Amino acid sequence: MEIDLSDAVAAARLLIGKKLVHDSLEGRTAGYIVETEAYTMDDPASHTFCGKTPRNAPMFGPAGTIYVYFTYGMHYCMNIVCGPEGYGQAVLIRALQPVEGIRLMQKRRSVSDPLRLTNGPGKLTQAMGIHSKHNNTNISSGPIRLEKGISTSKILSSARIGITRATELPWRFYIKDNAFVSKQASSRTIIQPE
DNA sequence: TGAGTGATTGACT
DNA sequence: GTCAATCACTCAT
Repeated sequence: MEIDLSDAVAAARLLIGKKLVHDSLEGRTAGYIVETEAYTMDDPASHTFCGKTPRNAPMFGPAGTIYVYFTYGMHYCMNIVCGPEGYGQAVLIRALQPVEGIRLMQKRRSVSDPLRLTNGPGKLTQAMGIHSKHNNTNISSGPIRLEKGISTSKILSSARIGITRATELPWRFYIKDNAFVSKQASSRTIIQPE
């Protein structure tokens, strides 16, 4: 799966519709990416804004590195690192549309409603079985990969969610009207020209 | 060494 | 609508 990860904001848009696959010992789970957010080093909301630390070091790795971090004491979030090595930008995967291994996702999440399996950054990592041991692995060599997905023209952007800094940047991308997006369109939504 | 914070979620009012 | 859960990290003693 070739994808241009040289720029996080552009990559966040390119990743919409791609298929995220995880082959684990329990089985395979996969889903289409329906919502992403971009974070760069110039971005006050990014973990890398204040420089490199042991926690965010994977974000300074080569493009395609997977950065999994633990937050709020109980949730993992998954990012795909972008840009040149040493720069520190990434795309947060916020929501998926389940495609394969839905029964395994339901078991991992203890939830049966497919709409609620992967419609949030903490939910999708749980459903896909992604946690800290996958931190600093790479999408081209590890058990987590990207595959060709669906093409969609209905991509919107909006302000990002759940952050307190740089909330004005429209660096959240999602598929219009998709039922698996974590939060539906707000009044700040902007339509992206093709 | 300890307080404050957070790219969240789910339970409860 | 509010709020607790709970931990890695940062920053200030």
